[in-house]
Amino acid sequence: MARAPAPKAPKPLRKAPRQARSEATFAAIVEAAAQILEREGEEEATTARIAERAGVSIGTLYQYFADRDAVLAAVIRRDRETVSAEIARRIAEGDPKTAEALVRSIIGALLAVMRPRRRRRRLILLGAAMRMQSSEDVAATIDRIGALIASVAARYPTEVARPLTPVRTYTLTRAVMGALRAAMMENSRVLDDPAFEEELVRLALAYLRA
Amino acid sequence: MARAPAPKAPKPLRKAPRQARSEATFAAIVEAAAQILEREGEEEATTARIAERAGVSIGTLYQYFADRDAVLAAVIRRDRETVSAEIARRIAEGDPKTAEALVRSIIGALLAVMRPRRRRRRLILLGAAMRMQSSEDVAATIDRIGALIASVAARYPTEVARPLTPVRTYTLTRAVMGALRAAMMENSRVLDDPAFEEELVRLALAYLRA
Amino acid sequence: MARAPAPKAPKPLRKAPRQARSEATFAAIVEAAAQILEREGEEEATTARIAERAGVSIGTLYQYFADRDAVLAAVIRRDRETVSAEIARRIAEGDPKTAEALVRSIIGALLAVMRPRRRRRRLILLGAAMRMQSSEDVAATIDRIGALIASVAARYPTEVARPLTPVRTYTLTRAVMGALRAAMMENSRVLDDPAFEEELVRLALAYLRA
Amino acid sequence: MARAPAPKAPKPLRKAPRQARSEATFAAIVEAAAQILEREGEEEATTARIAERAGVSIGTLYQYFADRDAVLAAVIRRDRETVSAEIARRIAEGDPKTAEALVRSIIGALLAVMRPRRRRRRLILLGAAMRMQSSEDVAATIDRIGALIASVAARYPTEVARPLTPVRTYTLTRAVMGALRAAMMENSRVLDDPAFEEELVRLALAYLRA
DNA sequence: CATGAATGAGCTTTCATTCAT
DNA sequence: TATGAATGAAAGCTCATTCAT
Repeated sequence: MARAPAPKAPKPLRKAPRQARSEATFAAIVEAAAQILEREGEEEATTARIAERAGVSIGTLYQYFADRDAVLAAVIRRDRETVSAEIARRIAEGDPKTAEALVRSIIGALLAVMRPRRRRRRLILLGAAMRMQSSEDVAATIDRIGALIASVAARYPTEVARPLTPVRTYTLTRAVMGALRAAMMENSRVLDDPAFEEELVRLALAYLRA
Repeated sequence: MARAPAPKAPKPLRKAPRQARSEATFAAIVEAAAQILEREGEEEATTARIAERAGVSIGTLYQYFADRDAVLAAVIRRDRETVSAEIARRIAEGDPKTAEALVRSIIGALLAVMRPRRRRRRLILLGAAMRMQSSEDVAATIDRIGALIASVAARYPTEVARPLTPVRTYTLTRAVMGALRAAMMENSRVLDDPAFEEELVRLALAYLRA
Repeated sequence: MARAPAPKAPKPLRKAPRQARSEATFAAIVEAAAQILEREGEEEATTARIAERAGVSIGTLYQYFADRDAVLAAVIRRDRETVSAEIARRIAEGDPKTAEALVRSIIGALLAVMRPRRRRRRLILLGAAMRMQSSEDVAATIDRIGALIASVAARYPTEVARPLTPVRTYTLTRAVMGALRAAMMENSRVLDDPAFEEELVRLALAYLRA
Repeated sequence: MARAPAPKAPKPLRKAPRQARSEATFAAIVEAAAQILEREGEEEATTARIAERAGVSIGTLYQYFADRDAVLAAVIRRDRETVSAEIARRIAEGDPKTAEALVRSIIGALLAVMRPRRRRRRLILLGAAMRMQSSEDVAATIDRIGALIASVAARYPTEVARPLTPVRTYTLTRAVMGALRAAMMENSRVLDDPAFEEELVRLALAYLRA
């Protein structure tokens, strides 16, 4: 396996899927890769296996993706987009009016989207993501949540003790995400324990008010 | 590369290194692997390169380790032991008398041992560790710290608002470790910012007192 | 790449290009192939790249050529025809009246047509030509020049010492062409040196008179 | 086949063959490659076929050669060395005392070593050599012969009409080699015709005396 | 006639592992 | 015990070619 030792600049897709058939093929490949990654691990996600499960030939796979990593990158991207959209949807739906309500919304949303993506998949996707320069992307995603918190918190100054400096926002977002990530990685039972959710909320609020 | 498709049950070492020479060879191999892993990435850590840098033949390597993963596992174990020992040493040295002092000791120790092990290495070791079912070990290590906090906190009940249930300990330890881990992974500048250390302490104390 | 392992009997063209549009398409494909061959080398001359540069689909290419080698063969043929025509034109133009004048005409013409086709292209076309049994064709082309020399030389018997037997004609033509070919292959500076042209003429005349 | 589009800088050998066994393996691979090249053409000379015919595994081949082209380069080098040595041997043996005797020696030697290497092999080796920047090497080899002629001719000034300038030497050597090469490429019967050898000598002498 | 998505045989190369010396 | 030459399964990827639309 001649994979990127140093993080690779992601190659562009071979061809933009234009026609309906193309789009379906593209999606089938991404889905196949996601399934194998999730169920069998990264080592098993060979280009041959992915193509086979997608029901296309290996040549077709390479007509849509420049190389193996491009396929994995597409899976990661799709996953991230799904999660982001879900979080945004839930927050919009809840329309939180206080810092506490916002924190509850976000943490609830995070737990909700992550619960079904237990250990194996996350673990693998994270590992793959790491190899690909993309921890910056991950950070950016988290920072967007941080900005959200900061902006809303600004509207409820009474609930925030000290000003939300960048370092404080960083600490807060990474602490919450880190606890969630650990629970996923360890496939911990706490993921399904309402008390865990409650404690995460308390943690965030206690810190905001400290 | 026929590497662990499904998580492997770790094979036992080929031989327990008894004699002095054996022990030195064993250590040389682990050190060589650690260096390559850290400086050049996992892809470069082939058995041949490891043996070469260790100054032994490939055959000798296989006399000390059952397979390639056994070498990586040894590196991970050595790394973890180093970190644990360092933390214990610092706490004993500081002999903290309050929950706050304890928290400061632990967080200070964690930052101190992690700062020099920036992104590259961590990332790689974590990735390798993941592939090897060993996140249980990681969890165990963190839980030992949790137990430490719980036991010491029990001695200063006035500083802890609500009882330190397992879920609370879990949340606390994973939040702090997660924030640290994220800073490392993102190779964030906050790692060197004293304000970050201060905020981590505040986070822990705020939560304990909440 | 399932290219000619044993020299292939050249497949006939799929269709004789009759109509104007067809002819233009055919020519566009040959021209595209020639350009890629010349500028980027044989490796780059894939059917896909050729079709793309020709502005047709890969399917269309296969409607005009039986296979990839048929395209290359067409390029080689076109190239040879161009060279032959140019030489004939120059000789007719000069209307040489002595053996020396004829030799000068031919050598001047050869140098003139070859100068712009330096190393890269020649090398590639020759390599491709070799693979295709076609050195017979090359020989035939050269022999035509030989016949030309023999016939004209027959008109100036006083300038030729010994009778121009087939072996002598063979030696003469191959020596001159070989020197030219070498200069091209080595991309030698002598190609632009008038002294080289003069020496080739001397070589031919000295041999004819010996 | 991802072969060198632009001429490649030849990679060094993987390991210098030290031990007797190694040397035998190395030689077996080169010999196997030479045979396949000669009998079946370059397309058939895949790494797998070469290793198979050499009676070693594909892995072993790659322990001695950095890549496929390195194997072909070794074949070419071996071939060239064989030819050079043979020519040198024959000249030394004949100990020519006149320019004519020297010319006869050289041309005789060239014909003798080339006769058994007819078309196929030459053709293929030349094609392969071209792809590898090595026409400079070929030129260098020929130039060594040129230098030989020049130096010896300097000793017999009466036999040389005009001074042997670089351009003249170039013209002479390339013309003779070119005629020989053509005969090989075309697999011409003249190769076995003593008259051809005689005419080549005449050509060279006539030119030297012109 | 033109298109281009799909095909898949087959290539080069890597590297963990074995075992005769 | 140490060595390192040899192994070979298996991976990523290319590209000539076909054929349904």
